[in-house]
Amino acid sequence: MSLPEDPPAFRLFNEIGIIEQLARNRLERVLPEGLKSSQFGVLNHFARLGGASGPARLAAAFQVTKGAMTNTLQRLEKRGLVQIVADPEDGRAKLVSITEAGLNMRDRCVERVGPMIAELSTELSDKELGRVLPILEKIRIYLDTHRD
Amino acid sequence: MSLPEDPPAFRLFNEIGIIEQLARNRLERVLPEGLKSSQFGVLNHFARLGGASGPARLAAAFQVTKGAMTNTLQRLEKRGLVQIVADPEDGRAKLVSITEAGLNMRDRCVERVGPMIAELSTELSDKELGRVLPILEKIRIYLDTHRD
DNA sequence: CTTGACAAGTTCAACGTTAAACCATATATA
DNA sequence: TATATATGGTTTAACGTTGAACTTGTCAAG
Repeated sequence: MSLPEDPPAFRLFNEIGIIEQLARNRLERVLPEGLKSSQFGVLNHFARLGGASGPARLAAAFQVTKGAMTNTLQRLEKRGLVQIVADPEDGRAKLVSITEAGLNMRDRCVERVGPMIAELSTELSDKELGRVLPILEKIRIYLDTHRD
Repeated sequence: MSLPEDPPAFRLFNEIGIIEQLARNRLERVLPEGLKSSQFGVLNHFARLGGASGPARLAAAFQVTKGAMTNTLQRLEKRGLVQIVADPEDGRAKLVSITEAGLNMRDRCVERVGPMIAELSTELSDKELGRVLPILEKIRIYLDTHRD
């Protein structure tokens, strides 16, 4: 005799919710100087892609409200990890870019996160990861484009 | 020439983070009377499993701090959706159970969430779901048991 | 031009969560 | 029995996010 189970899609979101909480928690415990996962996300974005971008585009990229991104960027700027200047071509816009200190900080973060990732990789094969990632991307894109 | 990509495990948590945000957002937009996903989770738990349970066990089940669960339960109790009584066998403990009103509310929630799930199921086959779920469970269990 | 709609960004209150301190009760150990 | 340790639960401050209101600047249509 088995327990009544939630439908698979339900369980999917349940798992995702719990994993997100646990993962963010672990991440923020190893990040230096109380850096938050949202702030690390922005640093990482610029470290990988370079260039400059406005708060609005960043907010869209991270699926977060403009208000949240304003908060994140202000904290990063106070620490000198990003630079924010007015966009010369658009009076409304601003241009955010990463600083040297930001790049250094990002490297320090990656150093600390690396072992965590490696540790998990012993449990999770690349094959399994390869199976999961495309499906999650599909779900994310679906949710993103069908948002009303 | 390709862009520098994050390692797969990184991308995994990125996707999970974004999906969690989008999914919770959608869920809470269809839930009646401003019910939150955490509150719905508790109602759903009791509707499926029945019985009674204490705040500490619930907090562990949902991977949330005791304080957060206290908050959730207090709000549910104020609405008459759960009942909270002292545990006769343990002077510290309380016993939480769902009420008739809580069951009705839960049914109303499921009614509204159903179409959302169905909609997504057209994009996502059960086969794909079946592939993802066990792996996510593995990740969740790993994170949960290696929490230090 | 001028007007109306839209986009970029900020601010503010409300809310849920965490972490830590705290009280009360159980339970194990000496 | 007495003491120490662990567990159940609540409270508080701090924090990040949302949603909505608001300001400022852009751009196209009249």
